[in-house]
Amino acid sequence: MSLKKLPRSFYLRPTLTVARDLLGKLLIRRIDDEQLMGRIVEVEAYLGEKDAASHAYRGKTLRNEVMFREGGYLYVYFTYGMHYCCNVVTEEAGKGRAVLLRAVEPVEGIDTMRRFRKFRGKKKDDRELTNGPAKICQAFHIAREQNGTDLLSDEIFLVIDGSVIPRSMVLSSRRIGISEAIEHEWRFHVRGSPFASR
DNA sequence: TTGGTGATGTTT
DNA sequence: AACATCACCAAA
Repeated sequence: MSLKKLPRSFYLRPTLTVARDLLGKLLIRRIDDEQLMGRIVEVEAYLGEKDAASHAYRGKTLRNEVMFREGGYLYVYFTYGMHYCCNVVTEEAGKGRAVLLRAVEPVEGIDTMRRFRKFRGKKKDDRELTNGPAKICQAFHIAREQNGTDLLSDEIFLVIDGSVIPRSMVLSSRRIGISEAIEHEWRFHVRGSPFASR
């Protein structure tokens, strides 16, 4: 099956649409001569100034600057003193909207992912490799230096491989770790995927 | 399998 | 003081 890099126009669409369409796409990370690949199974949309749970809610800052670029850039942030999470920026510049990658199914480079995740010698299932936003970043070696990476580059990018997730397989639910008062059903995941978080 | 807690540092 | 989290352990 041929792999086609997602074009800029994919990202320049309404954020909730992009979020749903990201399910089933492949995340590819190239480091030196190695390629890591995972299929996206869970995401969350963050709608900028309309969304009290979004980093962009109070406008542009040093931290969230990348969110205000045009779609197709990677926004990486540091949280809880030790973790990184990564987002795909959406829509046109100035909107501050993005989609958080929450879980992928490991496809290629699994040995390397286990090494990055420090699974060496531990009897852990591959499902625990990338079933959380900070786990993805650890497994794919995504950190501060990758903040602002253009997803049309060859370092980190997304591809479609022909397999499409039917609408009936996409479930929506409340986002994780967001207080009830400001929450919407903007988490999307592939029904029944054993690689989603819980 | 579930729930509680400590780790750890940036942002507001 | 809160935080878009994770790993570990104890309890059931």
